[in-house]
Amino acid sequence: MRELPSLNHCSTCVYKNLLFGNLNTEDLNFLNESKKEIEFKKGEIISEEGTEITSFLYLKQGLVKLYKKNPLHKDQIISIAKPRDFVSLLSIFSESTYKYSISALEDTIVCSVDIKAMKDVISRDGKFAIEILNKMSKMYDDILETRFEINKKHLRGRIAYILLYFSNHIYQSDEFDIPISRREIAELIEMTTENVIRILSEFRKDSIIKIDGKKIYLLEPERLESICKLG
Amino acid sequence: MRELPSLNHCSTCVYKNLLFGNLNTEDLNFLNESKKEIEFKKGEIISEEGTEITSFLYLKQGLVKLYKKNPLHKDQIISIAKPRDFVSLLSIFSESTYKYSISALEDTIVCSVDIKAMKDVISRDGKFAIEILNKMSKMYDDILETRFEINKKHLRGRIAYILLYFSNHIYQSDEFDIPISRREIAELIEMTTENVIRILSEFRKDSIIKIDGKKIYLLEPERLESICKLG
DNA sequence: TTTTAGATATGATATATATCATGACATTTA
DNA sequence: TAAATGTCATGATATATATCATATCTAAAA
Repeated sequence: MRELPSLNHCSTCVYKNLLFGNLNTEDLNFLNESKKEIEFKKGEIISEEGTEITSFLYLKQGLVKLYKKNPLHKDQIISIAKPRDFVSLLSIFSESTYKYSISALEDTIVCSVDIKAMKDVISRDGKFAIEILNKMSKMYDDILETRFEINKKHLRGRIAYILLYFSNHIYQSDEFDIPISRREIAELIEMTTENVIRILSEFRKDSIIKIDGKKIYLLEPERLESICKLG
Repeated sequence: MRELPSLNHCSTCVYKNLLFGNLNTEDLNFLNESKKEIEFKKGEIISEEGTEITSFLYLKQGLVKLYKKNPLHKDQIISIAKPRDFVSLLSIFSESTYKYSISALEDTIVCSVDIKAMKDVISRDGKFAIEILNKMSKMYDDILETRFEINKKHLRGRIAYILLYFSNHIYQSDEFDIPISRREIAELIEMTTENVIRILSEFRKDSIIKIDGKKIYLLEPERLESICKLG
């Protein structure tokens, strides 16, 4: 974890319009004052459940996982967040401590704004509040829908789903380095690690995919689509 | 469905402080103008996914289910809402049409405020916006947590969970008329109807519960607790 | 370097759950 | 009223999944 020198002002940020597009200059300056850009190395924890919420986080670069720790040594991964996602949006407005942990799956740059400053701006700019409501609602809906979708599928369908997820939503490519371990896949789609490995091997033997360590090639994405759809 | 004559003003409503406690008189009058109280009979649909969102709903009396319709004739029940719950909070700020359906499990009275009026007030009162954010976030977190909790349990644990849920959270009693069918229990805790019935019978044979049609008596709630906890 | 721990891999087996079949009973519909 | 439909109930069976055991390979630690 390393704080980066603050080079650009929020007002000139390429991502400004994602959320701050309609803020007035005064509020934008106000938020910019507490703004920090922080770099996290792969594996580092960005925020930990139970600790105090001090900032509103925005993912600028990299990839992170949101998860809930489990005493029995197997976590529950809730979702994967990618650049442009407001990773801290879950529960920061209802709790004073994080309900979920966030850690970096790749080297990641996070933009951080003081949570109090953020709430101040929301309090005086209702239009901004509506936008936050909108973003938050979308994020939760998306997670919920994904959860239901995964749970109603059989294991093969889940593996197909997650492979297509990385291919279509994260990397926009039929080949990619999968950023999480087999065990983390298991934690994300609720099955055992052994079965993740087994079914990946199965897909490999059926020539649906090619595996080379972390590198995965989707040889027949259409077949994955149909396995995913049929559950 | 029947609109009730409007007797009391929002300012004198016993539930005012749940959300409207800090609104100024002007805004409260404004919301009150579009306010309607509507009665739904058991089984009636309160709002249907895909239809346009026109109002912000608040459950005053009764019990409802939030669910997602499934083409394959088995719905997914997302949660049960009880008096004091803001049942329409899911997705009304991110979508123009409902993502979920809501229907009455018992005779229910719903308080309805025009969604546009609601957004107007949020836009001009940021403190109110923060409260909405808070309520919404809590509701989603709760649903998500429940989902994870249910899914990691075995079927017996799920049945124990849902019995305790009705006992502790809805009826505050060890005996109650269960307001949903076996099939709906299945839709809520993601298992087959046959297994719901089977396991309820099992609990009955083990004298953990007594069943008389819809009437359920928790004879040994402590044993249910432990079955629930152990999964 | 050696040792240790973790990740990947696979097989055998146990177990949990779904599916299919059938019947009784209750409730709605014709 | 009878017929039809849905709910509750239970058993037999098939299937999906977890668990346990073991091996190899890799990466981290001593």
